[in-house]
Amino acid sequence: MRTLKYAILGLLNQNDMSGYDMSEAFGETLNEFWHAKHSQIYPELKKLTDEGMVMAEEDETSNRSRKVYHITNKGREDFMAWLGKDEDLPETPKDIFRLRVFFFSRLPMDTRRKLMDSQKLAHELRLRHLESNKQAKGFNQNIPAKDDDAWGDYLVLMSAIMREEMMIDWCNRCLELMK
Amino acid sequence: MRTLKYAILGLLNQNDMSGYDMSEAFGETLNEFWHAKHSQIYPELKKLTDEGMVMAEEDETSNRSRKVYHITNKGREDFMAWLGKDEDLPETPKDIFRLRVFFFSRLPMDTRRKLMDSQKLAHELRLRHLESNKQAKGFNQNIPAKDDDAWGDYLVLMSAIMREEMMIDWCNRCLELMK
DNA sequence: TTACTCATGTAAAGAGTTACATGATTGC
DNA sequence: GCAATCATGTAACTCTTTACATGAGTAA
Repeated sequence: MRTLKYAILGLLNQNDMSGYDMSEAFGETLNEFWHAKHSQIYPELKKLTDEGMVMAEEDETSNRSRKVYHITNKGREDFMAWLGKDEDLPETPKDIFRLRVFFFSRLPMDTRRKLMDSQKLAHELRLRHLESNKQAKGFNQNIPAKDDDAWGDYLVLMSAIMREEMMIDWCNRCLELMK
Repeated sequence: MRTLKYAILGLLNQNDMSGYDMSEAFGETLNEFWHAKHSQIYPELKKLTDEGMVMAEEDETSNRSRKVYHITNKGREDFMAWLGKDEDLPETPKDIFRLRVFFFSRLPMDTRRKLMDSQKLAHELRLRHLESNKQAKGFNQNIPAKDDDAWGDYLVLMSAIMREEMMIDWCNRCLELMK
């Protein structure tokens, strides 16, 4: 499926950037739903260059040695074809914690509670982090325009917040049942 | 991390079963949060046998040639140590659709709407499927006892339902914003 | 000068999917 | 007889992570 390819092309379709910049993008906004290590990004950029999807040039403005990539017309066409394509839902993503919960009946009640409390706390921290991101991006004041690149960012951030709220809600219900 | 190992040990800790039975378990209840193809299960069972975690015997009661596995004491100890261990939250799982939404501003509005409608429908179908599972397992009538293996099944099914409801909710909010 | 960040790469191993391959049993 | 299901396995490939490796600039 080469999804990383499209994640990279999508970023380059918004702005020219280096492999390092992409690692950072995958560590910030996009992080909630996609990520990749630099050891995966650099080889993929090389491959995309060979395929004529992107082009690199040395960044002369920087005093560090960095390669800035930009998307080609071919790359843009390929990306846009992918972007508008309606795909089947993939299998639900794997979740180690919920796998653990599936086997919970074998644990003493206080251990179950401890694990569930810890899980809840972790999601609360994540939620707070997302809320502060939302604040920092000004999404609390105004929603981005529909043709602004930040619009997708907004929807995805909203989704991440809803997911964390749901997880906390579930933890609470489970803790209720453990009383 | 060898999570598949623990998924298998967990299943064998509940009941003796064959590799084929495990594929089926991964396709039913557990499917919402873990799954594996037979091509991954059989080699793992072989490895676990070599490690002394499980033991196989020919099923004489069946007129088909099947190997039934059971967990050893060593396997059970290893599984229980894993089960009670509090691990850090992993990175959020990748989600192709939300990656797509991140780049939505580049698509015409009717395409965005079409993709979002289709996504919503897919989650509605999944939710209905989960609700009928819940009904079939009798979880609407009574909640399993805390020491029953079905207890974990119940919590995990509840979580899957909440996830699908959240996704539908998010789709609705996005569609609202696209008006 | 030392630690940190920026910046780019490769190698090896592990996890997971798809395809290849076989054979017996059951129900129509 | 034929299709579907039961049942087990291997091979090749893709995707992802961890570890190895290097070097230059920046700030204390």
